[in-house]
Amino acid sequence: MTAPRSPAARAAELRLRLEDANYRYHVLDEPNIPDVEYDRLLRELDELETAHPELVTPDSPTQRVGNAPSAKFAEVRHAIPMLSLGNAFSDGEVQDFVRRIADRLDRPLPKFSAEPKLDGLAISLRYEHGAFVQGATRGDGTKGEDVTANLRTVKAIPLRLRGGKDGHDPLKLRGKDWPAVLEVRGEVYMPRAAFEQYNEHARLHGGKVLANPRNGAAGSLRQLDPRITAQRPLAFFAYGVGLVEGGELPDSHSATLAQLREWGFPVSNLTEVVEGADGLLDYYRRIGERRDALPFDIDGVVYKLDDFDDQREMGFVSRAPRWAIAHKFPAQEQATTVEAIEIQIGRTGAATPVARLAPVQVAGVVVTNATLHNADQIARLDVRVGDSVIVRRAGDVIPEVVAVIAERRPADALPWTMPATCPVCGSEIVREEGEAVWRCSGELSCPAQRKETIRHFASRRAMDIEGLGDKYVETLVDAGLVRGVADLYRLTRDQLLQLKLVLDADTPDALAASVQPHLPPEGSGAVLAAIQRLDAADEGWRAAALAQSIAFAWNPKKIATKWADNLVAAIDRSRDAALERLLFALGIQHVGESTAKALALWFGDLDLIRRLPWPLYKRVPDIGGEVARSLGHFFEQAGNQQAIDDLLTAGQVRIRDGHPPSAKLRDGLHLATLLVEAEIPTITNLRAQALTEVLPTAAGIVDAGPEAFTAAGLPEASAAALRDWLEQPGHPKLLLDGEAAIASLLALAPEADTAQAGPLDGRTVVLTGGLASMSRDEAGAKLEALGAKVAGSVSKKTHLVVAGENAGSKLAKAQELGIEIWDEAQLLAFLERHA
DNA sequence: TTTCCTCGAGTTCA
DNA sequence: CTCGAGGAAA
Repeated sequence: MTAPRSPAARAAELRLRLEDANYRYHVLDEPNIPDVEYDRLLRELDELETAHPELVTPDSPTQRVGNAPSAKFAEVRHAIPMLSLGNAFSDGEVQDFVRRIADRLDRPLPKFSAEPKLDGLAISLRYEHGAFVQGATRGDGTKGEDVTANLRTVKAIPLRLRGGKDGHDPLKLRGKDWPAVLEVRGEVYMPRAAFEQYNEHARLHGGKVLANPRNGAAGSLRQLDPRITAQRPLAFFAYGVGLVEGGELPDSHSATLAQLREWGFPVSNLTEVVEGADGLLDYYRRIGERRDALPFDIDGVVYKLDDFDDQREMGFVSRAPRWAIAHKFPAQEQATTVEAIEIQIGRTGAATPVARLAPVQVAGVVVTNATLHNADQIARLDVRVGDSVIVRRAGDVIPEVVAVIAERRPADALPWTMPATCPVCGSEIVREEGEAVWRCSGELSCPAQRKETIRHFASRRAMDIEGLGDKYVETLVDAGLVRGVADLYRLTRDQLLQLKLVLDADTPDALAASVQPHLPPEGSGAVLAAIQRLDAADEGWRAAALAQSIAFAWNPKKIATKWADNLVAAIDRSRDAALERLLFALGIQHVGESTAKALALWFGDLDLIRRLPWPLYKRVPDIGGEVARSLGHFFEQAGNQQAIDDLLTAGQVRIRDGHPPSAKLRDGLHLATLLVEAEIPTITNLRAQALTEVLPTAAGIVDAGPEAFTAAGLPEASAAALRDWLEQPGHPKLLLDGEAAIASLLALAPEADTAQAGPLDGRTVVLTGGLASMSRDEAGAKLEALGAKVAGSVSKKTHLVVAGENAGSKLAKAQELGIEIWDEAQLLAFLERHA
């Protein structure tokens, strides 16, 4: 700084510097000083003003912090009404709009200014002699609310216009003289990143979470306490002017926006001047493509006839201009009502509440269902049946309930609670201590769980029975043809044909109609009567069987059998299964694809796996107590063992790729390990080793008393704990069986692994986006064959990311972490080299 | 014990 | 794709 000056001069200089920094940050998007520097200058100005209160001006940057709350908002009458715009939802409507204008102006290609339509709150800002004096909401267009104090806190809104005629301009700011009175119209909004950040903070500190950026902006502006508004991350874009007195504006909309920008207002840099309907539609498409990537929410684009003379010529219809229109995108959010909250029972019994919604168009599709995740989520949102809610289907595909519109709640709506019993089987619904999910306790006696189990078994990633969709599983189970997975392998072609008839015709009349063409003309009446009778007796299944067998006996060729043939063939194909697929298909809790693969790799053999004492599963990396117990629990059930036997014998399921246990399994595999893995209280690694040196066999330990344990080096309390443990039913057997299993594992496992090193050994690879030459699964399998570990998400431990078409967040994360990234060509070249 | 990373499970619609 | 929770490392 130069020589000391009067406080007044210094204050003026500080204000200019702060205003300039603000302008560069919010309008030009080219910050010229760091945040800390800005804060320092602001603090200096604040101190100066505190020392010399007479220097404080209403447009000083220090006045943005917000003053004491007001009781309510005053009414403001807009000198020039804030108009609403007509809407266009289709190309056709836009073409009509342009045609009307072209006809009236008698010009084929009128010029338009096109800009994004921000999803925020329209406001009007009044400047007198360059100073911001009043800001108002749009209200009904004629009268709004005075929110000046709140708008003052929005840093993107200039408190004083740049340029000007009073000559106090040491920084030589550019700009034209502004009118004596100027009203600027624009949109206050909350940038997405700021919204996320704000909510993150609110969640951590128990504050109020905002439903979406738009509500955030609207709610913030309507705060009676401007100090609260000051904390909200609001921004602003100018898009027009209202009253202008004592000055001139350019003669077109685009030039006016450029002028506003010079005066210090943020103006969207997506604004363009385009010609004719094609120009507009092209603009719409280009903005639409960028929509998700923009830093703020938009709900469409706005087209305005650029030339003001043209605008005047077009005039108005009622309250909307004929020279402008809003072209809306399909809404990403919609309001709808909750018609019911139903419970879905998953494969594991998880009871998931799902909201049945009155159908609404959201982002181009009709949404009728939205998951509510769990009871906690419902409680957090306080969703009730009958509520009006906001549904979103944003960047991701899956609709979610964002918020409840509290004002529209019916008076009699009751808080929702999880039902006590399963809606399908009537078993109790319970929640494990510390878990978020409630589960139906019915297990396989619950038809819902049985169906899900079978569906899972047949799914693509499991046994891959093509053609066995949800509906067929449902009907097969309901008909009693399939009770367990092994029954699938007993299905005959005839049974499937019967099933098909039931599925295709769910009323007796439809059933009769579908078989009639196949029936012998002379017996047709009698057969149809029989079907009706059986159906009336609620024996629809028998009716279908009867109809099918008669029809088929009469006319075997004409009944469509291809579907049944295909399904029988698909079931047959699945008999030849890899061990890991079968393990996954069994649907053991906590055992997904990855765990199933690891089990297959380490133990190699189903007979071994299904009889293993549970602590030994923990020898596999990534399998801990919880998963091991779950495996043990599954194989303990006689029904499950029976089902496996059934699959292998009656079902003729053959397992491919049997191999000996992994050599790595040998490491540290002895009785002491077993004692530790069995999670016996107080038995640590060291103690177990000391113990097994004195008592080297399971039988010895089972028979020994506490004295023997203390003699073997255990502290007294530990010896007692071990004895207690051994008193529990099943525990001695666990030790004895475990010892036997260890012996056989050691006998079966080879001394050293013979697998040779692949080029990607020990490397973690993540695949994202779509590949043209193969599916992600295929690519993953090829990479695994070369020794890579294919993971699902990017982290610090990832070595390589292969990004295909339309890669999303994972690619971004990889770039952020500086991880090596390949495109498809590089992947193919690599696979080629190592084929 | 805390923190980070994976895996499992559940979900919507064309 | 997201959430919750299991597993392992720090």
